[in-house]
Amino acid sequence: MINIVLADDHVLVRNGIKALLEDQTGITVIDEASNGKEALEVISKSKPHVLIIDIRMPEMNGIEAVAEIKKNKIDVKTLVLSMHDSEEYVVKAIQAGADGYLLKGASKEEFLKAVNKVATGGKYFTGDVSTIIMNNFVSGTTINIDAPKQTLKELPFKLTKRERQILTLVLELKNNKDIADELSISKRTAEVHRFNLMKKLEAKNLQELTSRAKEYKLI
Amino acid sequence: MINIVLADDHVLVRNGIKALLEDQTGITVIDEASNGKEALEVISKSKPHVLIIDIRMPEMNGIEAVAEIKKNKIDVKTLVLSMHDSEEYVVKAIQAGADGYLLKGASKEEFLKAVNKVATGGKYFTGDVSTIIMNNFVSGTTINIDAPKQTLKELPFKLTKRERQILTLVLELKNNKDIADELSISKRTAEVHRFNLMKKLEAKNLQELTSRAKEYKLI
DNA sequence: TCAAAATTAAGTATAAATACTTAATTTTAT
DNA sequence: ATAAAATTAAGTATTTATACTTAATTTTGA
Repeated sequence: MINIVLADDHVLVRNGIKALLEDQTGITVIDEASNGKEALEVISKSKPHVLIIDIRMPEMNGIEAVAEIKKNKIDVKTLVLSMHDSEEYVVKAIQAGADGYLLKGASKEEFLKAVNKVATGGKYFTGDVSTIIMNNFVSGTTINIDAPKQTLKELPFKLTKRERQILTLVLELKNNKDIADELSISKRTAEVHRFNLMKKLEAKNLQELTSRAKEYKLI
Repeated sequence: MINIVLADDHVLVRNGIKALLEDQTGITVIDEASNGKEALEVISKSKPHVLIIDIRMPEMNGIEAVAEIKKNKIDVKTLVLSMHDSEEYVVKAIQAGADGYLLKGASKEEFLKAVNKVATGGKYFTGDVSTIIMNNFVSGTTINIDAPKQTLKELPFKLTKRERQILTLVLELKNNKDIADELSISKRTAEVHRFNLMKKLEAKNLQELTSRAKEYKLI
Protein backbone atom coordinates (compact mmCIF):
# COMPACT_ATOMS: atom_id res chain seq x y z
CA MET A 1 0.00 0.00 0.00
CA ILE A 2 1.36 3.36 -1.03
CA ASN A 3 0.07 6.49 0.71
CA ILE A 4 0.31 9.67 -1.20
CA VAL A 5 0.01 13.37 -0.60
CA LEU A 6 -0.74 15.50 -3.62
CA ALA A 7 0.45 19.08 -3.80
CA ASP A 8 -0.84 21.21 -6.62
CA ASP A 9 -2.57 24.56 -6.57
CA HIS A 10 -5.13 23.32 -9.06
CA VAL A 11 -8.02 21.27 -7.72
CA LEU A 12 -8.72 20.01 -11.19
CA VAL A 13 -5.22 18.70 -11.55
CA ARG A 14 -5.29 17.09 -8.13
CA ASN A 15 -8.53 15.40 -8.94
CA GLY A 16 -7.20 14.19 -12.25
CA ILE A 17 -4.16 12.64 -10.65
CA LYS A 18 -6.25 11.21 -7.86
CA ALA A 19 -8.62 9.57 -10.32
CA LEU A 20 -5.66 8.19 -12.19
CA LEU A 21 -3.95 6.77 -9.14
CA GLU A 22 -6.89 5.59 -7.12
CA ASP A 23 -8.13 3.58 -10.02
CA GLN A 24 -5.24 1.42 -9.01
CA THR A 25 -5.46 -0.82 -5.96
CA GLY A 26 -2.60 -0.29 -3.57
CA ILE A 27 -2.39 3.43 -3.99
CA THR A 28 -4.28 5.93 -1.84
CA VAL A 29 -4.21 9.67 -1.84
CA ILE A 30 -4.45 10.41 1.88
CA ASP A 31 -4.12 14.16 1.79
CA GLU A 32 -3.71 17.18 -0.43
CA ALA A 33 -2.07 20.58 -0.37
CA SER A 34 -2.27 23.60 -2.60
CA ASN A 35 1.19 25.07 -2.13
CA GLY A 36 4.64 24.09 -0.95
CA LYS A 37 4.27 25.41 2.58
CA GLU A 38 1.01 23.61 3.08
CA ALA A 39 2.61 20.48 1.65
CA LEU A 40 5.28 20.56 4.37
CA GLU A 41 2.63 20.90 7.07
CA VAL A 42 0.48 18.17 5.60
CA ILE A 43 3.24 15.60 5.26
CA SER A 44 4.38 16.16 8.83
CA LYS A 45 0.90 15.15 9.94
CA SER A 46 -0.07 12.56 7.35
CA LYS A 47 3.31 10.85 6.97
CA PRO A 48 2.77 9.66 3.40
CA HIS A 49 5.18 7.43 1.55
CA VAL A 50 5.27 9.68 -1.45
CA LEU A 51 4.72 13.37 -2.05
CA ILE A 52 3.70 14.21 -5.58
CA ILE A 53 4.38 17.88 -5.99
CA ASP A 54 3.92 20.35 -8.79
CA ILE A 55 6.67 22.86 -9.43
CA ARG A 56 4.63 25.99 -9.96
CA MET A 57 2.72 26.92 -6.84
CA PRO A 58 2.11 30.05 -4.82
CA GLU A 59 3.73 30.65 -1.40
CA MET A 60 6.48 28.07 -1.86
CA ASN A 61 7.20 26.25 -5.08
CA GLY A 62 7.69 22.52 -5.42
CA ILE A 63 11.43 22.57 -5.73
CA GLU A 64 11.88 24.70 -2.63
CA ALA A 65 9.62 22.31 -0.78
CA VAL A 66 11.62 19.31 -1.93
CA ALA A 67 14.86 21.00 -0.94
CA GLU A 68 13.39 21.72 2.51
CA ILE A 69 12.30 18.11 2.89
CA LYS A 70 15.69 16.73 1.99
CA LYS A 71 17.51 19.30 4.13
CA ASN A 72 15.48 18.26 7.15
CA LYS A 73 15.76 14.59 6.26
CA ILE A 74 12.01 14.16 6.35
CA ASP A 75 11.12 10.59 5.54
CA VAL A 76 9.11 10.96 2.35
CA LYS A 77 9.82 10.22 -1.27
CA THR A 78 9.30 13.11 -3.66
CA LEU A 79 8.01 12.95 -7.17
CA VAL A 80 8.21 16.30 -8.89
CA LEU A 81 5.63 17.07 -11.54
CA SER A 82 6.13 19.52 -14.33
CA MET A 83 2.75 20.00 -15.89
CA HIS A 84 4.41 21.72 -18.80
CA ASP A 85 6.52 20.44 -21.62
CA SER A 86 9.53 22.43 -20.59
CA GLU A 87 12.53 20.64 -19.23
CA GLU A 88 13.73 23.74 -17.49
CA TYR A 89 13.50 22.63 -13.93
CA VAL A 90 14.94 19.17 -14.18
CA VAL A 91 18.40 19.91 -12.96
CA LYS A 92 17.13 22.04 -10.09
CA ALA A 93 14.80 19.25 -9.07
CA ILE A 94 17.65 16.77 -9.12
CA GLN A 95 19.85 19.10 -7.12
CA ALA A 96 17.06 19.59 -4.62
CA GLY A 97 17.08 15.82 -4.16
CA ALA A 98 13.86 14.81 -5.90
CA ASP A 99 13.37 11.07 -6.33
CA GLY A 100 11.52 11.42 -9.57
CA TYR A 101 10.50 13.83 -12.25
CA LEU A 102 7.53 13.53 -14.56
CA LEU A 103 6.34 15.68 -17.42
CA LYS A 104 2.71 16.41 -18.20
CA GLY A 105 2.91 14.18 -21.22
CA ALA A 106 3.29 11.12 -19.02
CA SER A 107 0.87 8.30 -19.74
CA LYS A 108 -1.07 6.59 -17.00
CA GLU A 109 1.32 3.69 -17.24
CA GLU A 110 4.32 5.92 -16.84
CA PHE A 111 2.69 7.68 -13.95
CA LEU A 112 2.07 4.46 -12.08
CA LYS A 113 5.50 3.18 -12.89
CA ALA A 114 7.05 6.35 -11.55
CA VAL A 115 5.02 6.28 -8.34
CA ASN A 116 5.84 2.65 -7.72
CA LYS A 117 9.50 3.08 -8.43
CA VAL A 118 9.85 6.11 -6.22
CA ALA A 119 7.81 4.53 -3.44
CA THR A 120 10.07 1.49 -3.39
CA GLY A 121 13.19 3.54 -3.03
CA GLY A 122 14.03 3.88 -6.69
CA LYS A 123 14.36 6.90 -8.89
CA TYR A 124 12.29 7.78 -11.90
CA PHE A 125 12.95 10.42 -14.49
CA THR A 126 11.06 10.54 -17.77
CA GLY A 127 12.85 9.64 -20.95
CA ASP A 128 12.26 13.16 -22.11
CA VAL A 129 14.59 14.58 -19.53
CA SER A 130 17.41 12.13 -20.10
CA THR A 131 19.13 14.49 -22.48
CA ILE A 132 19.55 16.98 -19.69
CA ILE A 133 20.71 14.36 -17.25
CA MET A 134 23.13 13.07 -19.82
CA ASN A 135 24.55 16.48 -20.50
CA ASN A 136 25.32 16.91 -16.86
CA PHE A 137 26.48 13.37 -16.50
CA VAL A 138 28.68 13.22 -19.53
CA SER A 139 30.16 16.65 -19.85
CA GLY A 140 29.37 18.44 -16.66
CA THR A 141 27.81 21.30 -18.58
CA THR A 142 25.63 23.53 -16.53
CA ILE A 143 22.19 24.18 -17.83
CA ASN A 144 20.58 27.55 -17.75
CA ILE A 145 17.30 27.59 -15.99
CA ASP A 146 14.72 30.24 -16.59
CA ALA A 147 11.26 30.75 -15.27
CA PRO A 148 8.59 28.82 -17.14
CA LYS A 149 6.13 30.78 -19.25
CA GLN A 150 3.07 28.61 -19.70
CA THR A 151 0.09 28.39 -17.49
CA LEU A 152 -2.13 25.34 -17.43
CA LYS A 153 -5.27 25.91 -19.42
CA GLU A 154 -8.59 25.21 -17.83
CA LEU A 155 -10.65 22.29 -19.06
CA PRO A 156 -13.67 23.44 -21.08
CA PHE A 157 -15.75 20.68 -19.52
CA LYS A 158 -15.88 18.68 -16.37
CA LEU A 159 -16.17 14.93 -16.01
CA THR A 160 -17.89 13.19 -13.16
CA LYS A 161 -16.09 10.53 -11.17
CA ARG A 162 -17.97 7.80 -12.96
CA GLU A 163 -17.22 9.31 -16.31
CA ARG A 164 -13.54 9.49 -15.59
CA GLN A 165 -13.65 5.90 -14.49
CA ILE A 166 -15.40 4.87 -17.66
CA LEU A 167 -13.11 7.02 -19.79
CA THR A 168 -10.21 4.99 -18.50
CA LEU A 169 -11.91 1.75 -19.45
CA VAL A 170 -12.98 3.07 -22.83
CA LEU A 171 -9.43 4.18 -23.55
CA GLU A 172 -8.29 0.69 -22.66
CA LEU A 173 -10.37 -0.28 -25.69
CA LYS A 174 -12.90 -2.17 -23.67
CA ASN A 175 -16.39 -2.45 -25.12
CA ASN A 176 -19.56 -1.43 -23.32
CA LYS A 177 -20.43 -4.97 -22.36
CA ASP A 178 -17.08 -5.52 -20.65
CA ILE A 179 -17.15 -2.13 -18.99
CA ALA A 180 -20.64 -2.85 -17.72
CA ASP A 181 -19.58 -6.21 -16.32
CA GLU A 182 -16.51 -4.73 -14.72
CA LEU A 183 -18.50 -2.03 -12.96
CA SER A 184 -21.61 -4.14 -12.37
CA ILE A 185 -23.88 -1.80 -14.26
CA SER A 186 -26.02 -2.42 -17.29
CA LYS A 187 -24.60 -2.23 -20.76
CA ARG A 188 -27.06 0.56 -21.48
CA THR A 189 -25.62 2.64 -18.68
CA ALA A 190 -22.14 2.15 -19.99
CA GLU A 191 -23.43 3.26 -23.38
CA VAL A 192 -24.83 6.45 -21.90
CA HIS A 193 -21.59 7.28 -20.17
CA ARG A 194 -19.65 6.63 -23.34
CA PHE A 195 -22.06 8.79 -25.26
CA ASN A 196 -21.73 11.63 -22.75
CA LEU A 197 -17.96 11.36 -22.84
CA MET A 198 -17.96 11.63 -26.61
CA LYS A 199 -20.11 14.72 -26.37
CA LYS A 200 -18.16 16.39 -23.61
CA LEU A 201 -14.84 15.79 -25.28
CA GLU A 202 -16.34 16.64 -28.66
CA ALA A 203 -15.11 13.42 -30.19
CA LYS A 204 -16.82 11.60 -32.97
CA ASN A 205 -14.80 8.42 -32.71
CA LEU A 206 -12.33 6.59 -30.52
CA GLN A 207 -9.29 8.18 -32.10
CA GLU A 208 -10.59 11.62 -31.38
CA LEU A 209 -11.55 10.65 -27.87
CA THR A 210 -8.03 9.42 -27.30
CA SER A 211 -6.39 12.52 -28.64
CA ARG A 212 -8.77 14.82 -26.78
CA ALA A 213 -8.09 12.89 -23.60
CA LYS A 214 -4.38 13.29 -24.13
CA GLU A 215 -4.81 16.93 -24.95
CA TYR A 216 -6.57 17.55 -21.68
CA LYS A 217 -4.20 15.37 -19.75
CA LEU A 218 -6.92 12.97 -18.74
CA ILE A 219 -4.77 10.03 -19.71
CA MET B 1 15.17 13.11 -44.41
CA ILE B 2 16.83 10.61 -42.12
CA ASN B 3 18.72 7.67 -43.58
CA ILE B 4 19.05 4.65 -41.42
CA VAL B 5 21.02 1.42 -41.31
CA LEU B 6 19.53 -1.36 -39.25
CA ALA B 7 21.77 -3.91 -37.60
CA ASP B 8 20.11 -6.92 -36.04
CA ASP B 9 20.73 -10.61 -36.57
CA HIS B 10 17.02 -11.23 -36.82
CA VAL B 11 15.36 -10.53 -40.16
CA LEU B 12 11.99 -10.46 -38.45
CA VAL B 13 13.11 -7.79 -36.05
CA ARG B 14 14.65 -5.74 -38.84
CA ASN B 15 11.45 -5.95 -40.79
CA GLY B 16 9.40 -4.98 -37.80
CA ILE B 17 11.50 -1.91 -37.17
CA LYS B 18 11.52 -1.09 -40.86
CA ALA B 19 7.76 -1.26 -41.06
CA LEU B 20 7.52 0.93 -38.00
CA LEU B 21 9.90 3.56 -39.28
CA GLU B 22 9.05 3.63 -42.94
CA ASP B 23 5.44 4.18 -42.15
CA GLN B 24 6.75 7.62 -41.33
CA THR B 25 7.65 10.03 -44.09
CA GLY B 26 11.13 11.40 -43.75
CA ILE B 27 12.71 8.20 -42.54
CA THR B 28 14.24 5.60 -44.84
CA VAL B 29 16.05 2.41 -44.04
CA ILE B 30 18.75 2.41 -46.69
CA ASP B 31 20.64 -0.68 -45.64
CA GLU B 32 20.80 -3.54 -43.19
CA ALA B 33 23.36 -5.70 -41.43
CA SER B 34 23.13 -8.84 -39.38
CA ASN B 35 26.11 -8.40 -37.07
CA GLY B 36 28.40 -5.72 -35.76
CA LYS B 37 31.19 -6.33 -38.23
CA GLU B 38 28.84 -6.19 -41.15
CA ALA B 39 27.35 -3.04 -39.71
CA LEU B 40 30.73 -1.31 -39.81
CA GLU B 41 31.19 -2.30 -43.44
CA VAL B 42 27.72 -1.25 -44.41
CA ILE B 43 27.86 2.20 -42.81
CA SER B 44 31.19 2.96 -44.45
CA LYS B 45 29.48 2.43 -47.79
CA SER B 46 25.97 3.69 -47.14
CA LYS B 47 26.85 6.67 -44.94
CA PRO B 48 23.56 6.71 -43.02
CA HIS B 49 22.64 9.39 -40.53
CA VAL B 50 21.71 6.89 -37.88
CA LEU B 51 22.71 3.34 -37.11
CA ILE B 52 20.13 1.43 -35.12
CA ILE B 53 21.96 -1.49 -33.63
CA ASP B 54 20.95 -4.41 -31.46
CA ILE B 55 23.25 -5.40 -28.64
CA ARG B 56 23.18 -9.14 -28.99
CA MET B 57 24.63 -10.22 -32.29
CA PRO B 58 27.12 -12.81 -33.52
CA GLU B 59 30.63 -11.87 -34.71
CA MET B 60 30.68 -8.46 -33.07
CA ASN B 61 28.07 -7.19 -30.67
CA GLY B 62 26.39 -3.82 -30.86
CA ILE B 63 28.34 -2.19 -28.09
CA GLU B 64 31.68 -3.20 -29.55
CA ALA B 65 30.55 -1.83 -32.87
CA VAL B 66 29.51 1.48 -31.31
CA ALA B 67 32.82 1.73 -29.49
CA GLU B 68 34.64 1.10 -32.77
CA ILE B 69 32.59 3.79 -34.51
CA LYS B 70 33.28 6.38 -31.86
CA LYS B 71 36.95 5.43 -31.62
CA ASN B 72 37.36 6.00 -35.34
CA LYS B 73 35.19 9.11 -35.26
CA ILE B 74 32.93 7.75 -37.96
CA ASP B 75 30.20 10.24 -38.69
CA VAL B 76 27.08 8.35 -37.73
CA LYS B 77 24.68 8.59 -34.82
CA THR B 78 24.12 5.38 -32.91
CA LEU B 79 20.92 4.22 -31.33
CA VAL B 80 21.44 1.07 -29.29
CA LEU B 81 18.53 -1.31 -29.01
CA SER B 82 18.07 -3.76 -26.22
CA MET B 83 15.30 -6.04 -27.31
CA HIS B 84 15.04 -7.33 -23.78
CA ASP B 85 13.75 -5.82 -20.61
CA SER B 86 17.09 -5.93 -18.91
CA GLU B 87 18.90 -2.71 -18.19
CA GLU B 88 22.21 -4.47 -17.97
CA TYR B 89 23.98 -2.89 -20.87
CA VAL B 90 23.04 0.72 -20.44
CA VAL B 91 26.19 1.93 -18.81
CA LYS B 92 28.39 0.07 -21.25
CA ALA B 93 26.46 1.59 -24.13
CA ILE B 94 26.90 5.05 -22.67
CA GLN B 95 30.59 4.48 -22.11
CA ALA B 96 30.92 3.24 -25.68
CA GLY B 97 29.47 6.57 -26.75
CA ALA B 98 26.00 5.61 -27.92
CA ASP B 99 23.70 8.50 -28.68
CA GLY B 100 20.59 6.69 -27.57
CA TYR B 101 19.33 3.60 -25.86
CA LEU B 102 15.93 2.01 -26.29
CA LEU B 103 14.31 -0.97 -24.65
CA LYS B 104 12.03 -3.42 -26.41
CA GLY B 105 9.07 -2.01 -24.58
CA ALA B 106 9.36 1.23 -26.50
CA SER B 107 6.19 2.41 -28.20
CA LYS B 108 6.15 3.51 -31.80
CA GLU B 109 5.99 7.10 -30.58
CA GLU B 110 9.03 6.65 -28.40
CA PHE B 111 10.85 4.94 -31.20
CA LEU B 112 10.28 7.79 -33.60
CA LYS B 113 11.09 10.35 -30.95
CA ALA B 114 14.35 8.58 -30.21
CA VAL B 115 15.33 8.34 -33.87
CA ASN B 116 14.53 11.98 -34.50
CA LYS B 117 16.33 13.17 -31.42
CA VAL B 118 19.45 11.17 -32.13
CA ALA B 119 19.42 12.14 -35.82
CA THR B 120 19.33 15.82 -34.93
CA GLY B 121 22.31 15.58 -32.66
CA GLY B 122 20.45 14.94 -29.43
CA LYS B 123 20.58 12.05 -27.04
CA TYR B 124 17.77 9.72 -26.13
CA PHE B 125 17.62 7.25 -23.30
CA THR B 126 14.39 5.62 -22.22
CA GLY B 127 12.86 6.62 -18.94
CA ASP B 128 13.37 3.07 -17.81
CA VAL B 129 17.11 3.46 -17.77
CA SER B 130 17.19 6.76 -15.95
CA THR B 131 17.69 5.03 -12.62
CA ILE B 132 20.96 3.65 -13.84
CA ILE B 133 22.04 6.94 -15.32
CA MET B 134 21.09 8.71 -12.10
CA ASN B 135 23.03 6.27 -9.98
CA ASN B 136 26.14 7.03 -11.95
CA PHE B 137 25.39 10.69 -12.11
CA VAL B 138 24.50 11.25 -8.52
CA SER B 139 26.74 8.95 -6.58
CA GLY B 140 29.26 7.65 -9.04
CA THR B 141 28.39 4.08 -8.15
CA THR B 142 29.58 1.54 -10.64
CA ILE B 143 27.04 -0.86 -11.90
CA ASN B 144 27.73 -4.51 -12.32
CA ILE B 145 27.06 -5.73 -15.78
CA ASP B 146 26.40 -9.36 -16.52
CA ALA B 147 25.59 -11.17 -19.71
CA PRO B 148 21.91 -11.19 -20.64
CA LYS B 149 20.03 -14.44 -20.51
CA GLN B 150 16.99 -14.14 -22.71
CA THR B 151 16.73 -14.90 -26.36
CA LEU B 152 14.12 -13.31 -28.58
CA LYS B 153 11.24 -15.64 -29.26
CA GLU B 154 10.16 -16.28 -32.82
CA LEU B 155 6.81 -14.97 -33.98
CA PRO B 156 4.27 -17.79 -34.31
CA PHE B 157 2.77 -16.09 -37.38
CA LYS B 158 3.80 -13.84 -40.15
CA LEU B 159 2.06 -10.72 -41.38
CA THR B 160 2.06 -9.48 -44.94
CA LYS B 161 3.10 -5.96 -45.76
CA ARG B 162 -0.49 -4.89 -46.23
CA GLU B 163 -1.49 -6.49 -42.96
CA ARG B 164 1.21 -4.72 -41.04
CA GLN B 165 0.11 -1.50 -42.65
CA ILE B 166 -3.47 -2.09 -41.68
CA LEU B 167 -2.46 -3.22 -38.19
CA THR B 168 -0.89 0.16 -37.66
CA LEU B 169 -4.08 1.91 -38.70
CA VAL B 170 -6.26 -0.41 -36.64
CA LEU B 171 -4.11 0.22 -33.60
CA GLU B 172 -4.57 3.93 -34.21
CA LEU B 173 -8.22 3.14 -33.53
CA LYS B 174 -9.31 3.92 -37.04
CA ASN B 175 -12.43 2.17 -38.29
CA ASN B 176 -12.63 0.13 -41.46
CA LYS B 177 -14.21 2.92 -43.44
CA ASP B 178 -11.42 5.35 -42.63
CA ILE B 179 -8.73 2.76 -43.22
CA ALA B 180 -10.31 1.93 -46.56
CA ASP B 181 -10.41 5.58 -47.57
CA GLU B 182 -6.87 6.14 -46.46
CA LEU B 183 -5.58 3.23 -48.50
CA SER B 184 -8.03 3.63 -51.35
CA ILE B 185 -9.46 0.16 -51.01
CA SER B 186 -13.00 -0.96 -50.30
CA LYS B 187 -14.32 -1.12 -46.79
CA ARG B 188 -14.85 -4.82 -47.30
CA THR B 189 -11.19 -5.35 -48.01
CA ALA B 190 -10.25 -3.51 -44.89
CA GLU B 191 -12.64 -5.76 -43.02
CA VAL B 192 -10.97 -8.85 -44.40
CA HIS B 193 -7.55 -7.65 -43.38
CA ARG B 194 -8.79 -6.79 -39.93
CA PHE B 195 -10.39 -10.18 -39.65
CA ASN B 196 -7.19 -11.93 -40.72
CA LEU B 197 -5.18 -9.89 -38.26
CA MET B 198 -7.47 -10.87 -35.42
CA LYS B 199 -7.08 -14.51 -36.39
CA LYS B 200 -3.34 -14.43 -36.80
CA LEU B 201 -2.77 -12.63 -33.54
CA GLU B 202 -5.43 -14.76 -31.87
CA ALA B 203 -7.25 -11.73 -30.58
CA LYS B 204 -10.96 -11.55 -30.01
CA ASN B 205 -11.14 -7.81 -29.52
CA LEU B 206 -9.14 -4.63 -29.90
CA GLN B 207 -7.62 -4.80 -26.45
CA GLU B 208 -6.25 -8.24 -27.13
CA LEU B 209 -5.00 -7.17 -30.52
CA THR B 210 -3.18 -4.30 -28.89
CA SER B 211 -1.58 -6.41 -26.22
CA ARG B 212 -0.65 -9.15 -28.68
CA ALA B 213 0.88 -6.55 -30.96
CA LYS B 214 2.88 -5.18 -28.07
CA GLU B 215 3.87 -8.67 -27.01
CA TYR B 216 5.28 -9.37 -30.41
CA LYS B 217 6.85 -5.97 -30.70
CA LEU B 218 4.75 -5.05 -33.73
CA ILE B 219 3.94 -1.74 -32.20
C1' DT C 1 6.94 -18.64 -66.62
C1' DC C 2 4.06 -20.49 -63.60
C1' DA C 3 2.56 -21.78 -59.19
C1' DA C 4 1.98 -19.89 -54.65
C1' DA C 5 0.95 -16.12 -52.00
C1' DA C 6 -1.22 -11.73 -51.50
C1' DT C 7 -4.61 -8.42 -52.35
C1' DT C 8 -8.93 -7.31 -53.53
C1' DA C 9 -13.92 -7.46 -52.71
C1' DA C 10 -18.57 -9.35 -52.73
C1' DG C 11 -22.41 -12.09 -49.94
C1' DT C 12 -24.85 -13.15 -45.60
C1' DA C 13 -26.26 -13.36 -40.96
C1' DT C 14 -25.65 -11.84 -36.36
C1' DA C 15 -23.95 -8.89 -32.78
C1' DA C 16 -22.64 -4.53 -31.19
C1' DA C 17 -22.09 0.43 -31.36
C1' DT C 18 -24.09 4.96 -32.20
C1' DA C 19 -27.14 8.65 -31.48
C1' DC C 20 -30.43 10.13 -29.23
C1' DT C 21 -34.50 10.71 -25.68
C1' DT C 22 -36.82 10.02 -21.51
C1' DA C 23 -37.04 9.13 -16.82
C1' DA C 24 -36.62 6.72 -12.40
C1' DT C 25 -33.41 6.55 -8.48
C1' DT C 26 -29.23 7.99 -5.72
C1' DT C 27 -25.83 10.97 -4.17
C1' DT C 28 -24.04 15.35 -2.81
C1' DA C 29 -23.73 19.79 -1.14
C1' DT C 30 -25.71 23.65 1.35
C1' DA D 1 -34.12 19.04 4.18
C1' DT D 2 -34.16 19.80 -0.44
C1' DA D 3 -32.73 21.17 -4.82
C1' DA D 4 -29.19 20.15 -8.13
C1' DA D 5 -26.28 16.94 -9.99
C1' DA D 6 -25.10 12.21 -10.92
C1' DT D 7 -26.05 7.59 -11.84
C1' DT D 8 -28.82 4.32 -13.56
C1' DA D 9 -31.27 2.18 -17.43
C1' DA D 10 -34.91 1.49 -20.88
C1' DG D 11 -36.68 2.57 -25.94
C1' DT D 12 -35.81 3.09 -30.96
C1' DA D 13 -33.69 3.60 -35.33
C1' DT D 14 -29.55 3.48 -37.93
C1' DT D 15 -24.89 2.38 -38.78
C1' DT D 16 -20.91 -0.38 -38.21
C1' DA D 17 -18.38 -4.47 -36.87
C1' DT D 18 -17.93 -9.46 -36.67
C1' DA D 19 -17.45 -13.90 -38.51
C1' DC D 20 -17.22 -16.27 -42.01
C1' DT D 21 -17.00 -18.01 -47.14
C1' DT D 22 -16.03 -17.65 -51.83
C1' DA D 23 -13.56 -16.05 -55.57
C1' DA D 24 -11.60 -12.89 -59.03
C1' DT D 25 -7.24 -10.42 -59.83
C1' DT D 26 -2.33 -9.07 -58.86
C1' DT D 27 2.09 -9.67 -57.25
C1' DT D 28 6.11 -12.23 -56.34
C1' DG D 29 9.61 -15.58 -56.04
C1' DA D 30 12.22 -19.51 -58.01
